[in-house]
Amino acid sequence: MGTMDNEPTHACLGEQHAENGVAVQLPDPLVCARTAAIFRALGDVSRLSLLALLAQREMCVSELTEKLSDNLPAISQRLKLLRSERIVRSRRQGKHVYYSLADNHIALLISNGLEHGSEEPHG
Amino acid sequence: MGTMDNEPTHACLGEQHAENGVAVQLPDPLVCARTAAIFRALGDVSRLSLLALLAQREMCVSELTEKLSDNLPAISQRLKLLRSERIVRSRRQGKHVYYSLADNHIALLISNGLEHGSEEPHG
DNA sequence: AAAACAGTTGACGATTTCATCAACTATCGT
DNA sequence: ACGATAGTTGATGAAATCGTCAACTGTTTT
Repeated sequence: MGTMDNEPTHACLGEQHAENGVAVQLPDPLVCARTAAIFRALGDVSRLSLLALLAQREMCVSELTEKLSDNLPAISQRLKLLRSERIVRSRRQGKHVYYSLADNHIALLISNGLEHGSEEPHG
Repeated sequence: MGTMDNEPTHACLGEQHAENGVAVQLPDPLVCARTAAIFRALGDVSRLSLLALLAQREMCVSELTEKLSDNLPAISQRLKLLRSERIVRSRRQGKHVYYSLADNHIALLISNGLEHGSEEPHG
């Protein structure tokens, strides 16, 4: 912390971008990979619509199919992917399989995302 | 359209399925589209790593290039996509273009995601 | 004005992702 | 046991995505 002249905005001054203050830390590649996988899973309109329903309450596959006006195998494929990312959990009851969001954290992520998406005017 | 028959085509548990209380509301397709686009943009390891750096502070393209040990056009392409989704904003200063997260909401979304990604053991 | 530096862009090929369909498993009703 | 209902799965083809590279713009320096 010398008594150097401080640039107004941090600078890629003179030669290198010299860490004026705290060093930035590179994100852990494994954490990034895992997180990106989750975001990727949420980043599809049909899957996100499905999750927006599950954010309201637990539902079985056929109800999801009905509400989303889609065919059952399509919904099941999406659920399979979401399950593989531990975004949803399933529970069988008789002939039906009920799905719900895996945890509260995911629920928050989804509702925060939707909130943002509804605020932004889309470009 | 003969006799009015609004029964769902399947009964599930005879009552479970039949809106026990509040009806679920279908998500707005436009909101879903916009939100999914954002999640999709976050759902890539190289972009997310980049954003994890920008979450710490504003940086110019060449600094990002340096920190991420990548080539400049690659970084610039990613930033272009992130800009088109209004996830980052840019500001030119001399020869350099500085990037930062577009708003606080995005910053929270990213840090929440990373937090989740670091908690989960990946299966 | 020219060279050098910082960054952007469009295009192309390689990979990934997505929807669809047929065939499969699982549970219930009779 | 048989058929009907509920859901899963693997394969296939079509579409979107990502990295790379050459060529471009914009800014500073000499």
